[in-house]
Amino acid sequence: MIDLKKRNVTLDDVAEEAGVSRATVSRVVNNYPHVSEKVRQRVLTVIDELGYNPNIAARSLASQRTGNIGLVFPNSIHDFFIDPYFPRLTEGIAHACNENDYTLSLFIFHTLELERKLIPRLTRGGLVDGIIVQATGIDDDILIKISEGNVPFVVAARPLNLPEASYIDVDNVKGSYNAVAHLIRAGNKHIGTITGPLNTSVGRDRLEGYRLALSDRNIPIEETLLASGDFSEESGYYAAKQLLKSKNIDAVFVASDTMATGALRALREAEKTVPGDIAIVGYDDLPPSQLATPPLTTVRQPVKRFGIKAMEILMDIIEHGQEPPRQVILETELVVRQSCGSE
Amino acid sequence: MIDLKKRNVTLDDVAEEAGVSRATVSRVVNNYPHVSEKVRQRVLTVIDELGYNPNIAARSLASQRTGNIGLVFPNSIHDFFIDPYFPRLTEGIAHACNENDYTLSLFIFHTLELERKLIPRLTRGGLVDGIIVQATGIDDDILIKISEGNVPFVVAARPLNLPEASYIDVDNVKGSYNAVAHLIRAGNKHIGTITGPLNTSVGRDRLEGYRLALSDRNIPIEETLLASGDFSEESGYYAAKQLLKSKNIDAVFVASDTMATGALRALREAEKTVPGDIAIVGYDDLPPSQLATPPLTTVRQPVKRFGIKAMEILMDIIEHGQEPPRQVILETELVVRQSCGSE
DNA sequence: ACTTGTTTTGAAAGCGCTTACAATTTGGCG
DNA sequence: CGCCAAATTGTAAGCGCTTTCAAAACAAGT
Repeated sequence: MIDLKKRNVTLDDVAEEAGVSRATVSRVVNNYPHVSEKVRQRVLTVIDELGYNPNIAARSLASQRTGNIGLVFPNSIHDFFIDPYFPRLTEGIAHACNENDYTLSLFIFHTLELERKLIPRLTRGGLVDGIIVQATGIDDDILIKISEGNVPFVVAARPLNLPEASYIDVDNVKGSYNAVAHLIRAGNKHIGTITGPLNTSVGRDRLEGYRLALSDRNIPIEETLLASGDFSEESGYYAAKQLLKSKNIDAVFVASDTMATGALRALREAEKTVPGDIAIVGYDDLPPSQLATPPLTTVRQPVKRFGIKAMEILMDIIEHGQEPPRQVILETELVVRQSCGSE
Repeated sequence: MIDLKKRNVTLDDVAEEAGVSRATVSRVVNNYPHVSEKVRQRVLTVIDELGYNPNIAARSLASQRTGNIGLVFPNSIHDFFIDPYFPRLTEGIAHACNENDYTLSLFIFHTLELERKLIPRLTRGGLVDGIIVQATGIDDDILIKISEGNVPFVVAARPLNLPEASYIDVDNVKGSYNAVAHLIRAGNKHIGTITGPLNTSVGRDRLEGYRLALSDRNIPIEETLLASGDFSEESGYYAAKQLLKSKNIDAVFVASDTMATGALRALREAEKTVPGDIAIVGYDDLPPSQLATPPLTTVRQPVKRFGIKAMEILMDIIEHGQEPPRQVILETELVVRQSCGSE
């Protein structure tokens, strides 16, 4: 019997104890074929008895796979854990990793310096088998850097500056189109919008949906009804204040729930009722939204499926190579609650 | 010159190119002494030219260190990314990891089955050098399991069922004591509380602080002014509804901001003004709290320092061994805003 | 120049696993 | 019973790095 105290149990220990070769034990551990049932059982028993756990480093080194996925939040995503969207996304991906026997490493780049330092390691050193990157603005070159490495990656949200990359996204145009269409059907005449940052595809697409919904119905787009934010609560607050200068505004499509929360705060301060004076529709359907006052009508993103799909794509790329790019668009769903006045 | 295209650059490539041995390059890479300045510079130049990055798996295997920290959220923490506290904690720890050249792996155990499967790997397989575990209720045995392995670990929040473990926590008793004392000084006579789950140290200690603050001033504790929650928004909502049955209640100390948000919602529905009819104090000082209506008076936890300190302890244990247990308590700070009526 | 002590460098043995390939066993069938 | 193909098992060569120990280079003191 091998002494468990001094060092961890290795493959060789198991092999010796079971009276087979290392190779056989390895095959059993990795569920490979070509092992007789009798031997497999014996080995499994010994593994259990000895409490064997494969050494990850050794496995990685020998197999050139790490079993590890990196989730990257670029430096330019600064309000990282303020906006509940990112934690939700993280959780979805963590879930998908677990399902597929990958571990998840988190790379939150608080500074540009850190980003510069770690990206090369990520894209080379055999740290991870694949990367999921949160998309950034068109002027951020982190994606370019990552794409120059040879580690498979998939982008969360369509990247404006790397159109040939694999990505996963929701149909932002259609989502906001539907939201605005709903506001129109409810009889609103002067619908404003608070956009996300326009250097991102998410910001642009949601604005595009808004424009399309209006122009499809021959409603002119009034520039004074457009205000832009950066997805933060505060930016929603200030944008709403600005929109309130337009006296005839009766509805606002806000490009994220977090900004919508800020907008609600501004309206409350201005003593406007929602949806009485002004109807509001948000985007994301984050957990706090249904608890807002009033509960927020919003465009639901399938965050969990988003994470699962991201992993599917990534694993596909890991197995079959980067080409051709995988680009997947998920559908959204309008969740109607009180804030738009037509529940 | 070595061909960069086919495979990654290795230590040997650098050694050959620089005309030194592998050992020397290794020493340079790891900043070890006993390398002449001349050689060091030459090697560094070659590293740069070739774009060398050490292979993590090989390094781990040889050095028996992984450079990786595991952050574990047990299965029993089910509202993981709903309560903004956890993301904040995660971010703090991620930050501290970056500072210390560790990578961070996230283990969110969505199911008990997953927990059972991964804990052995975590505590043996050389996956991580150390573990930070979120504390759970007294009836959860995950900490016991982890403590039986031989991987250094530190608990985030004092673990009730493993008193000899190393942990980091805030002074919950004092924090809530101060909060309640503040409410008393402001002239409130019938102060209720919404507690956290009482199978956790956090829940118990915050209740204890409440009790102490009252009894120190000879104020009797009325059982009808105690309601318990589970840190979720909804539980705060229902607990507040229950407390409202006591007609003379004029203030509530809520053991978390998230529950306080729920309580505010209940009060709004009951058309009670805050702080006019009822003063509220929360705990955590999460970002949304200052944007609540009214802005929430709350006990601020130094989340960032919490993460940094957790890493400090863990690194200390990694270097100097598990004994003796390190137990660190951080101070909190009462942040007075409008919700308690004494700004 | 010659020892002696000190600092720098190199040789080589692993770390624990995977995986081609070779060797062996098994089983089917004439 | 013998032969051949197929299935199973073993052998051994790495994967890329760290680290011990020995060798070499250097410096300084006589």
